[in-house]
Amino acid sequence: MKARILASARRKFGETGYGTTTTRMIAKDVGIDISTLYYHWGDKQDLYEAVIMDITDEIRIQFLEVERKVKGKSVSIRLEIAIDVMCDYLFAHPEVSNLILLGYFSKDRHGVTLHAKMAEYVSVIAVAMGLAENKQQIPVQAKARILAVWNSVLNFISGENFFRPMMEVERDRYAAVVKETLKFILVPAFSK
Amino acid sequence: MKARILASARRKFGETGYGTTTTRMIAKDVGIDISTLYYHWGDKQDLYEAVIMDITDEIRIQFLEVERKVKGKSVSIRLEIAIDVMCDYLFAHPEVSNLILLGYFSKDRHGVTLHAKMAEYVSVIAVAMGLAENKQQIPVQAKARILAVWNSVLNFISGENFFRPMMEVERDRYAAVVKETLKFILVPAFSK
DNA sequence: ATAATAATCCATCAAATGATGGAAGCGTGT
DNA sequence: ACACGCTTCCATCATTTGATGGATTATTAT
Repeated sequence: MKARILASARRKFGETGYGTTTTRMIAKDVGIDISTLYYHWGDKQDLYEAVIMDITDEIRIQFLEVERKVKGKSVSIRLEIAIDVMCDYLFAHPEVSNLILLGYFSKDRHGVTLHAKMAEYVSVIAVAMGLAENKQQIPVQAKARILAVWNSVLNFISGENFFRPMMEVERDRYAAVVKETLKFILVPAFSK
Repeated sequence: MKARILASARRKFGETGYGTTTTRMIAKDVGIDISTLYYHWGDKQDLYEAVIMDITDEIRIQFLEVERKVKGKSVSIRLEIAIDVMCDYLFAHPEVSNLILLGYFSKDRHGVTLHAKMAEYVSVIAVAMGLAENKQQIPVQAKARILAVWNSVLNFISGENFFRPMMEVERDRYAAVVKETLKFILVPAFSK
């Protein structure tokens, strides 16, 4: 039950963000009383942080997957693999993308876990992509470039309801165009 | 007074989004009673839509500015100009970037105005950037590429509180690095 | 100066929300 | 059968929120 609540919370927080999502929405989604939710997870903030930890760990696993797959490949191939893996993952879990983007706005401590971990991930990727030698000493430019890549993926996922009608395509086609576009934009920059 | 309320609403909605921002916050920010706010602007939804129309029009003006400046220039120069103008504008008005990104999530009719106008702008830009001949018939790839450019700018603005500590730089330096990074990523793709 | 109009504030309402206490149900070991 | 702990639900509370009616003040026109 605790896991079922977490899964629903993840979806709901991803749809409407922390402030707008109510504990009643989540409980209703699971099909239980709100007291049961509070019994398992303490207050709303605790539940939210559990959600953030959940997706943070998933993202870490995806990054490890990418790292494993790109070993020994050229930079352009590395990028293409990274784009494919991350797009597949995020299209299958759009709430992850939403939660990350929503985290950009929060000035309070919502999702502070994610912020800390992301900084670590960015450094690891910078080294894996050959933008820096030492994980302890990453140039700002390298960090900015990694973030630019990461960001450009996120918006296409979170903005699907916005962009897809604009492009007048079905979901599968949309996913394909997104991958193609990201490769078109990102590969030339890093493989000159 | 009506204008002062709109200005505060714009800032507050940009900080915390539609659902989390209360009419009391906005009224307090202006220094008036909430009844005065309701007297001038009707309900919360009306005020929000006025804010969206306000920024939508500002964005249109910025795009026109870009279009005017890029006339006759090469594609790489066009892109650099577009990046500079849009970054300067958005860094000066970060709430605009926030409101656009927040609009990506809303499944209800919040900011429907913006969605409609953005589709129009994207087509105009696609033609101005030489990605399409006819404004009525834009290939999906062209639309996707314009959106990718646009998106990559937005996140750096909205995510400043998140990214800047990660890069350990001051505000001016951050803005410079963002411009530099965007040019590094975007220019090669479009000027092959 | 006075009447009419516009603008502002105070008090208040109904609904929604985060949260809790206590009763009732359920399973397990003895 | 019974006691004990774990889980779930019902009822309820204080606070917040969007919104409004009515009194009060400021402004404008005649």
